[in-house]
Amino acid sequence: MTRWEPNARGRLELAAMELYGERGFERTTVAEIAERAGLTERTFFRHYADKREVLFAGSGEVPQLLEAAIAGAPRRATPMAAAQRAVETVGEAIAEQRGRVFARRRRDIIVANPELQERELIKLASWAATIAAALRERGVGEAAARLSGEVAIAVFRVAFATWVDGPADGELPELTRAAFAELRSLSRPGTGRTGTSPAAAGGARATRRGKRPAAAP
Amino acid sequence: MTRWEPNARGRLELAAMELYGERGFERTTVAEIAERAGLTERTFFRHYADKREVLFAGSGEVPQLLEAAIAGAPRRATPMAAAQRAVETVGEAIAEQRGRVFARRRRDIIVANPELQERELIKLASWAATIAAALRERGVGEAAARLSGEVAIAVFRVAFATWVDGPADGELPELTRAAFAELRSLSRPGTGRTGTSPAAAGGARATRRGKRPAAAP
DNA sequence: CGTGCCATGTCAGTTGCTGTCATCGGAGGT
DNA sequence: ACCTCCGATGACAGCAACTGACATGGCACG
Repeated sequence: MTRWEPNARGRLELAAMELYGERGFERTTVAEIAERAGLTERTFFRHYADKREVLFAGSGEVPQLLEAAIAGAPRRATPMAAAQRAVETVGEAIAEQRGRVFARRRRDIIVANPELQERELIKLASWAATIAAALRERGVGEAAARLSGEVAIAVFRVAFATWVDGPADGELPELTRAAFAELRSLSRPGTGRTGTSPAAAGGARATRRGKRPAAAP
Repeated sequence: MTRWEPNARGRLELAAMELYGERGFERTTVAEIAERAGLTERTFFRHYADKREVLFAGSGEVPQLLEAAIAGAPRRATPMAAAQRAVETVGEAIAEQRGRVFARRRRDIIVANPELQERELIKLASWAATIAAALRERGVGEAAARLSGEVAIAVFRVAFATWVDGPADGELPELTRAAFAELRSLSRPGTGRTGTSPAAAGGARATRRGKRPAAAP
């Protein structure tokens, strides 16, 4: 027989997600998580750098996805188009890997706590930096690369929020495309004046099924 | 005579900024800050909610600035144009209030520490949310408002980074305008293909004086 | 069959942050 | 002149997140 129950990390994740959902993030202590997992506090910190990491350990391979997508974009694509492609790919992976209901549970925990929102933001900022670096690698200028990365992530955030609150799985890439289309319409003079309500251009179905609260992480 | 030296808050800020600069943020304890300021640890936390707040207490009135700028934008302006106006206004205020050298010192402290970067990001995210809310107030649709807010802040970040590393004061609003112009060129088909280096459109001087490191906050 | 590895346990310590109560100069009223 | 309340600070105790150092014992590998 083994000395310890297997899958310590998994038990810690399960216990943490449960407790975060039950009592909220702040009001669960690491000692409680460890106890529910049948481990010690010290062991928790051997698997997760801090209390928040449990919610973010899953997205470790995203940077590689972004890099690969940008490296594989057609040579004639604009920087922004390449960045768009990259975040669409990530969206697809997220939607497949964990699914929308998991994303929603996770989102609910995160929006309830500023510390977690900070962690989420720094993750997204690092994705933006990854995109910018990959674009620079292709010869795109500094400012254009950074802008494309930052803006692509900004658009993705909006699309992701819409998706999480939506009713059906598997449409995150489409929502992302729609959000990019809407962004283009926002910069195009002659559309989307302040004061008119739906700024979504025809063809982009960004406003499908009515607006949702779309809590901003 | 008064019971205590006056301006406790100011002394705390001075002591904290000095120590953060000298030893770095993590390696200065609140006890040290309080001691240098001639106060107790407990008093520090009466003035600043946490150790990081010292670096962020100055930007409290920015949301009002953003709201006012958007409320005062011409009725015919696009949402993105209104958002651009707002962040330009903020840039002007920041440049005037503290100046570029202070901004650089502050930036150096922040880029050296992830906790502080998180705090910076959540501040910027709240600005984006403020812009979005102000636009919604004017009848702009949910998605368009969020997109404009997020993207305007993303562009502002890039412009700010360029400004902080640049050589002269007072040009932040111009750099912001240039960054917006470049963003437009990035979405315009036919320019800024991947593989060509300077994507800045003619007239927008976004690439003035050669690229800088532009460390991302 | 021996030996070293590695995941976990144990324990002690630092630090950020909070609650609570005491203290005392100053402002305002009488 | 005296009283009284207020507000800023001090003093102290405590919690919880994290860290470093060392011990332990199955298990893989030679």
